[in-house]
Amino acid sequence: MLELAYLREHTDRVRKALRDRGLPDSELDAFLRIDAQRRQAITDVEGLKAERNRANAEIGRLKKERQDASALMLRMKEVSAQIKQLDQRADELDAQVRQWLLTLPNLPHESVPVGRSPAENAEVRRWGTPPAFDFEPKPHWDSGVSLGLLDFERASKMAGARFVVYTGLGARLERALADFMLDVHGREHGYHEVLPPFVINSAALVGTGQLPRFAGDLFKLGDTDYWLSPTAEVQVTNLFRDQTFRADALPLKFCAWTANFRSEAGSYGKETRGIVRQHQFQKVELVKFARPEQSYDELESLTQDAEVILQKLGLPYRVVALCTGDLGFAAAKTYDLEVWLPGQNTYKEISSCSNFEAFQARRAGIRYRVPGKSRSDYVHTLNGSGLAVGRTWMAVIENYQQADGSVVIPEALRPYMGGLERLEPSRGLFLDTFL
RNA sequence: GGAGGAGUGCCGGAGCGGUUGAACGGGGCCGCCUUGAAAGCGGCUAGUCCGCGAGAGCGGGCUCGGGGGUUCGAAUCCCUCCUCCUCCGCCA
Repeated sequence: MLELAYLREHTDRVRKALRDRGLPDSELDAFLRIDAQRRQAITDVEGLKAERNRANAEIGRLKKERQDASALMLRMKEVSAQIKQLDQRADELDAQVRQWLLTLPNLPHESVPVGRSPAENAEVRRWGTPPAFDFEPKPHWDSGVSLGLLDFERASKMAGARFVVYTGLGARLERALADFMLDVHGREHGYHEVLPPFVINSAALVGTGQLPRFAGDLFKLGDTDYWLSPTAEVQVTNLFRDQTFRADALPLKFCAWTANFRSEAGSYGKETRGIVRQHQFQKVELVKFARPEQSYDELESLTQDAEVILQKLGLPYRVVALCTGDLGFAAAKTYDLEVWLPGQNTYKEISSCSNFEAFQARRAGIRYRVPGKSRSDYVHTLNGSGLAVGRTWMAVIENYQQADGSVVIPEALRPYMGGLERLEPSRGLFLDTFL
């Protein structure tokens, strides 16, 4: 959410930001008119309320002195009726303004490249060398099944398309990756670990920006106010909704392992193979709360913290700065980490690290205060995947595949796999061996 | 799911419907005292919104879990929702 005063005073900058994002700016003027009406209504009703307060004090005084106050009371009855009416009008306008404001995206940071599509994203750096194979590397949806690690058929039996059952060592590898990531971020990078609910309410989703605009991307639980969380960004950021940090406590860093749920509406026929795009996936999320002057440094270090996981696992990747047209709704700036997938001959997003500046903090009411200063200010929030566990899983399977069909387990991961060094090929689905 | 109880400021804890934004205590901060500290004494100690102002600031509105109602006037009365606690049931 943008600041109203900023919107009024820098309408042109907001207009440009919308255009850079490839969005229409036609509603802006109408919005500003409604806002002007709203402020007029507030001024009017507050004048009447001030009058009422003065009269009430007078009535109290008269009663105490046993004098007649009935004339004044009668007049105030009328004033109160007026207040009620005007209040309603002000509330309506305020709701309109707020509703509209909630659908307005963040302003891109000045360092964000202007562009229309992902093609205009800017590659920032590359790490690692894609492994050379003297055979045709397989995509994980082949090897994952032939190694007896994934079972798509059984997942669709109990749930449907875009779900998977990890079986045997496949399940263990998923768990090992998550455990490894949490250990690195917790012990080496200083993040506080939390394990939040996976089911959340709409207020939390409004706070981080998924609602009201993107309800269609989410799973909602029947006729309740419960939703399945699409990312731990929601839970962890909302840990401090409507609260104020001590300035000296910032920057603060949290990490969380969660399951994430996305409806993937509108992605029919896209990336239907393998575990690239699932309705449920596990992710280790990094979230930071920072003071405004720190936040861009913190974005760099957050991105590096995520990169360390890929480096320790020996997975080649590149870092991409998203252009204005590809930038998420709430983000001011985003770096995507894209891991190399030899089986699919492409780089694929495995982490998205963003600075939201005060956009989420204003929605969620997250502030900080400098001791001695009376006025609080909004924090900057940041988050990034550190990393998407399922996508890391497939990157390991594809990058470490051998000619004989086996997969070497990266050394950093072996302590988490009971010392196992290699996943050996089996004959098809693990669970079919019991039939 | 059934039956009770409770939600007030940083914390504890008062509060006959009318100078109560809120007594009192604790904590914190500042000052006095002291070689230093403690004790003692004095003072200060919410946020947010609207308007005016270059700014320091000034004026006003709102806020006693959330929302609604009664009333000239609500922390105080009524309704409703939420959260927490106790007992029963059920469960991991």
